Amino acid sequence: MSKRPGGTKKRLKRGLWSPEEDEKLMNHIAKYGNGCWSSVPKIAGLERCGKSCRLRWINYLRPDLKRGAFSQEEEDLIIHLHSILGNKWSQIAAQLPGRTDNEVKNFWNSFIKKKLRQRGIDPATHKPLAPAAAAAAAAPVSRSAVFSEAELILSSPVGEVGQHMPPLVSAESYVYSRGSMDGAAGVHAAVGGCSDDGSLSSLSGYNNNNQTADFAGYLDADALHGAVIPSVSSSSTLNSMAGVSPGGAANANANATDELCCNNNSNNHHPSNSGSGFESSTTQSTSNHHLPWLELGSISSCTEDASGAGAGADHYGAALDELKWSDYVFDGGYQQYHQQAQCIYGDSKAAADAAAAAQFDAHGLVGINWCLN
DNA sequence: AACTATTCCAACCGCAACAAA
DNA sequence: ATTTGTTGCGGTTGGAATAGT
Repeated sequence: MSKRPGGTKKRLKRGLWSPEEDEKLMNHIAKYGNGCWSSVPKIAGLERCGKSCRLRWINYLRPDLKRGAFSQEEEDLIIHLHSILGNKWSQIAAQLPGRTDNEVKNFWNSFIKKKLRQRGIDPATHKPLAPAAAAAAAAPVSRSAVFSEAELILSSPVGEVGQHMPPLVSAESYVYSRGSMDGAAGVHAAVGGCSDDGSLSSLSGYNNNNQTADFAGYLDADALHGAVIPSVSSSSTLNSMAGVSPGGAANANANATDELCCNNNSNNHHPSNSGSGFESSTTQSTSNHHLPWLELGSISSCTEDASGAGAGADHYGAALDELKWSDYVFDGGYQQYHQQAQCIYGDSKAAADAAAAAQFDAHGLVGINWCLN
């Protein structure tokens, strides 16, 4: 699959990765950790550019990737987040454990977009299409999960919304309502920092990486205390996985990751099983709530306690426990690398890399950290 | 069975941001 | 202050898989 002729001096391979190349890359990362991508091809003996290696790792090889179909909850969340964030795929993916920005983007472009149009909703604006266009686009849909805008706004459970969880807002309604909100409004106030480009810019700030902390704040900045559900789309994700957030967030993440480290009883690694991982786990937790992270917000916000950080963190950890991260491991030879889950490190990138290295170390592989340049 | 059209998704590209030299 | 290298992000592309004829 040669997309474009390469003009580099040494012809680099392009297109799909072979199993052999995957193995080389995996072996390299097992040995040195991930990072310093420019040197990876040389050391690993790959005829690829570092960028390609990085992408392959992030989007496909990483052991904590969740594979298989998107669950209804994920779909709902993507739609909602897109209504607020727009095409900020990395930020959206940051709220979807085990999903990459590329995966979310593809899912959006290939599935959700179409579905929204069928429901007469403009995927770009999340507003109803013009009547004629809507009628033309109207078609029976298989399930009720494609929302009208109002449904989008109120995708959290009845009761919880009214009591503890302010209704989620569409980008549009948020923009126009933000001025009237104050701190008491919780989520609304938190969301009030939307930047001009549609991203959320001044939310909790608990995490040293805004793009992941932002929406945690949106969900309920006070309640979540910066606890961010990690994605796999970037190293910043690992930051949050590693518990780099100051204050209460550290505890939250510590609890969460602690749980993760102990959760090794995955019983479903098959990527074709759409019910694995996230979906099945949320099923477990949906006796009370719709979306686990919304649940977190609502639960901890119930405490209304200045020391709620701990409570929120506990809930967060417990909920993450239910997420069964070990389910994200996909089958095949790489599973061996990840039956130990994430561990906790205290510092952003180094932590992320150390975490990655530690995974391999746990299996008797050399856990040397990388990038000594 | 053969061909064509469509869909899905892995991978690539260009750009921006950031850090180090 | 400037240059260089690295990383991350979003948009786009093209091939494989699938559906339709």
